[in-house]
Amino acid sequence: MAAEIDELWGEDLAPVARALLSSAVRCFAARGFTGTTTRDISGGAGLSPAALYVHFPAKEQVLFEIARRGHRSALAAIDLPGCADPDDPAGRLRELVARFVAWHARHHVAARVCQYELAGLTSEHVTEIAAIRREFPERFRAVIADGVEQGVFTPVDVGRVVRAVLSLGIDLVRWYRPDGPDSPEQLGRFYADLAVSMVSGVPGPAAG
Amino acid sequence: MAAEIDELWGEDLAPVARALLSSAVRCFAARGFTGTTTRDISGGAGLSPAALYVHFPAKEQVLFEIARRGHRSALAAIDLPGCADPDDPAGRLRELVARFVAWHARHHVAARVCQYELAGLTSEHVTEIAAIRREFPERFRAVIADGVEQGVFTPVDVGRVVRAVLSLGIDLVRWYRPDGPDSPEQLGRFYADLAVSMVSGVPGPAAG
Amino acid sequence: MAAEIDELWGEDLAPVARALLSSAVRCFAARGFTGTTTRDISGGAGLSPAALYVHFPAKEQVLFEIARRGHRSALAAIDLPGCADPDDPAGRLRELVARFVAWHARHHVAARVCQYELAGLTSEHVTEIAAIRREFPERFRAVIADGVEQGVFTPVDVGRVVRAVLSLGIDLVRWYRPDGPDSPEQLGRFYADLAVSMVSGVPGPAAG
Amino acid sequence: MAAEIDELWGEDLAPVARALLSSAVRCFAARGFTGTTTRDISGGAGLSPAALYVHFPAKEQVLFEIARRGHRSALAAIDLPGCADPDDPAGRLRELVARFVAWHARHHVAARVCQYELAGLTSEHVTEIAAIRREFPERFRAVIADGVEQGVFTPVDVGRVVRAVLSLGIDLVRWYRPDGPDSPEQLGRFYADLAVSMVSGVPGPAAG
DNA sequence: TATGAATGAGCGTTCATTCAT
DNA sequence: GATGAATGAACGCTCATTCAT
Repeated sequence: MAAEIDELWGEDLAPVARALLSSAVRCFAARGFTGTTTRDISGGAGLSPAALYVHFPAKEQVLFEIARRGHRSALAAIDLPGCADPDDPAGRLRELVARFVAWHARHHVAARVCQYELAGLTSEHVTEIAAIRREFPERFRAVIADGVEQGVFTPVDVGRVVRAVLSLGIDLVRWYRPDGPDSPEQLGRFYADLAVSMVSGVPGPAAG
Repeated sequence: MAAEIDELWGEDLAPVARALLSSAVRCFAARGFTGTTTRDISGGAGLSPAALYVHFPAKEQVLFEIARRGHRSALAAIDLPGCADPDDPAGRLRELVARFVAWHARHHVAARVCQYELAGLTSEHVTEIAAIRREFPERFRAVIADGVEQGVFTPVDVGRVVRAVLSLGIDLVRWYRPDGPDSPEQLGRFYADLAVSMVSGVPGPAAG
Repeated sequence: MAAEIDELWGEDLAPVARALLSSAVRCFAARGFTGTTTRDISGGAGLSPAALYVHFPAKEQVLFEIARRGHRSALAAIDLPGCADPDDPAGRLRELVARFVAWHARHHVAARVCQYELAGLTSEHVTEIAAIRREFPERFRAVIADGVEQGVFTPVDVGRVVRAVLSLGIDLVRWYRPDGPDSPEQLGRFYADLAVSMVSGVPGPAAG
Repeated sequence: MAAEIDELWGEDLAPVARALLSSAVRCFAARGFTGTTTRDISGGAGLSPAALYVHFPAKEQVLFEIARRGHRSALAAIDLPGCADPDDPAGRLRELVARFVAWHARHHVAARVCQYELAGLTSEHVTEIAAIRREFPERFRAVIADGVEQGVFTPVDVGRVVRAVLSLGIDLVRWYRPDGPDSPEQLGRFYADLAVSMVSGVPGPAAG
């Protein structure tokens, strides 16, 4: 069950450390970072309270590892070599949104931690995660700006549309359930269509 | 500063109780429910730690009051008598989205608590708040289903579109800043256009 | 109900002060001095928390008033002009024990406070109450020593017998219930007989 | 000092847990259950406030352990194989009273907690302790009823006499001091004689 | 006289973390 | 590597008491 969580940790970590991270993800997602005790985490991995400190120097470091590896995994997912024609902005946007959304749906538990629990990080670690996070709007901006430039997309406010598309992908971690009607890929395709519609319609009547 | 928060509390509460709720909103939004101490709340209102308990029986009740009054305020905001022509689904959808988004932007601090901190409630209170929350998708569903039925909107998957529109309005509490480029109303109009475009475009190629 | 408690307070106290003392007696007896809050006391008299301080300067003073008036009442009860023949030590002992026991049974709620809650007093007040308490063994000692001297009683160890008789009268506050089989007077007569038997039998085989 | 307290805890408890129980006994006896703080208990054992919770889940459980082990110890003390001739009710009563009294005198500090602080227990624990407590009057009733039946004792009201004998043994925890004139065994022998005299004298004149 | 609001001190308990084993 | 015991620093909450009204 919930094998998706374990996929996020690399082979560089000891199995026990990976089990602790997986337990922590489940705890943080369910009760939040401050609402989770170190006993919850180690207990969820079948270990004693002190065991956590054999593998991580502090609770905050556990969150940081989750955030770092989670964000890298998401970035890698959207940066996979694409199948779309580079000269087809709509196809590229569709692929990008589908991947972004599918990753968040598949990893909705870990993603909830990555999106909502960063306040538990030290400011140094926030900075480090923020550097990765900046890449996501960048990817969307590139594709959309391309399409607008080529005249394929409506001349939208790129920043606003990027925010909207990101919101669709992120907010689903709040409500997505794997036993619901949509698989991660189905939801990805649906949101991909919505994204394209956002840059295809006639511009709205003087928004702003 | 942050006078929007105080707007949420009715005249039935003593001024000190309102000040405590406002302080609690700021604390919960910044550090989460479990990350906030009762001393934070009372201190934020310029009171001693024990003062909180003169006005509220427990920290959880403070959260509940915020959630209850916050949700009611949001519902009242979208249920205001409309200016849109009842026979114009697009106009009605635009108005509904604009109001929903503008409320969340204007009250982004309190809204963050209403959207992300409900895990701190007792299960009884969760049930009570959930009853109010169910009204929001209902409002969107009614308008969109109407438009689809009348043939004005594309025959979209209503449930999915409702989720997407709600996500746009909700996720903005994560990133909206009042000193950013958009006023609550501007953002509302922009998202209203996006919502209309979601139900107006040609249906995507076999999504799902 | 429990009108016996009200009998203990003199006319010198305002009715509200008497009601507070009665409430305090019930609370202290049920939950102990430290286990009782000032809110319990004032609430039990139908008053607000602050009302207690209109009539008493502190919670400890309430206990002190109870202890002082309670002990004086008990002493007055055994010091009532006697009906027994002064030359009949057995009759005098019987009367003394009967009165002591009956008072403790009738006032078992207040007596529980007087016997078990004195640790809540300041040391000054302990001294003051101890002065009254010394009178009780004194009364018993006088009668028993008299009987022994006159050769009417067995030559018992007076101090030990006094302790035993006091114990009988005091310990009943732990278990006496007014709806039990014995009225205060019946119990008094029974214990009076026991006391007489203690000083009448053949001395035990080398006790001590 | 006060090595008698430590005798009450079995070998099944860790030494630190036993030290905490001993400290708690001293605190509860001196200041009552509600008057004792958990810091008093752990501090009395030379430990930090949090240490108590390594060994006991709550302050109430500490009281319960004391009450359970104390009552069992007292019951075991009177249930020791007897030296008295089974056909000699007076001898058996003497032995029973002597043991009951000596236990309470020797363990007067713990006994004070067992006799006066049970109000601090949860109702479940009260029930559990009450089941043990019922055995004590049962033991006395058996012997006295036996003597009355055999015609060796005066035909007394057995229930009343049992109450009186128990009161002698219990009330001494209120006043007994080990540096007083009587050793626990001396006091036991004296009270044994008193008990026998209670069932040996001529019945009092119409008590009740 | 009576009270609602307020508070400093403290209570039972929890928690992240340490350390000897 | 793993743990049971221990702890300093809180935390949510309560309490005796005060005071303006």
